[in-house]
Amino acid sequence: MKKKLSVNYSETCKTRITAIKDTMEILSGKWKFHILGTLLETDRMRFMDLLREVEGIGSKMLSKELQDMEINQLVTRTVQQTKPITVVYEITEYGKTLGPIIDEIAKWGISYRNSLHSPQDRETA
Amino acid sequence: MKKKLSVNYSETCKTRITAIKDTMEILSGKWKFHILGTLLETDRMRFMDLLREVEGIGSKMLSKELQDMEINQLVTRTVQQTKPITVVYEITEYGKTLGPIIDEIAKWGISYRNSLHSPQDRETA
DNA sequence: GGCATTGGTTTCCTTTTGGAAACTACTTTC
DNA sequence: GAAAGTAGTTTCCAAAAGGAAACCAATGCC
Repeated sequence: MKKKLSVNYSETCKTRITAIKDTMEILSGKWKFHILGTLLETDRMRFMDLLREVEGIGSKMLSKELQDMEINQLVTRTVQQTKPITVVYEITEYGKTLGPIIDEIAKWGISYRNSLHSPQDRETA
Repeated sequence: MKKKLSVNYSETCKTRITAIKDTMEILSGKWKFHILGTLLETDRMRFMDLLREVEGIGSKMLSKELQDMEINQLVTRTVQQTKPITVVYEITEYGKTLGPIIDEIAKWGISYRNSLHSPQDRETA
């Protein structure tokens, strides 16, 4: 009997890998988690406020990332007929379903920072 | 009183945003989630098996991503003195702490797929 | 000897990503 | 009327990411 070249990989695994790919494609780029993290905290923000809040981003990137996320129904864009026109972005209910992911990522990042100070935490699990 | 230009953003939020940045920097690139997802299922795999299992990746990328993750103590590399030398990669205990993130991402991706078939799921939350 | 397999590295190239700065257009304020 | 704030778009460019293919050294198989 010939040795199998590919590891026996169950359907469940393939589905899981596809799911990971899907999610990461939607959340690709340097800024989406950052923007979403901000919007999850504040609910609604204007363009210029996001520009100031998301440290380091430029208007081109912010605009592009917001458009991407609007297409994927993660955020909504609403033009307000105020004196100088303002636009508010808010996270959708659907976007809020990303909350648990963002929470886990933030949680891990925090414990990562702590482990930098006491690296043995990382070695013992 | 002058209107504040920057939104009142708490220390907690900044810590959170920094944490998100940290995590995503470590997990940057097209393949890390994919590789980790695979290693989390199988525990240990040889280089060539990963090359076959992680669909689409080339040896250069796989090698680079594994090195990155080894530096960050997410995986270990062990050379086995077999006839043709073999190298096994396994996820560390520390790497396994990424499990919850990967799980949430996979979960979201799966429900995303489902919502493609019945989009009203996405509109009603 | 010749081919395959192991685990990579190296080179070359293309695509993608991202940033800075300028520009638009409209309105309000001084 | 000039300046500043609103929300972007456009252009131009640099850097990073990623892929294909060739190559390497060692060993086993027939």
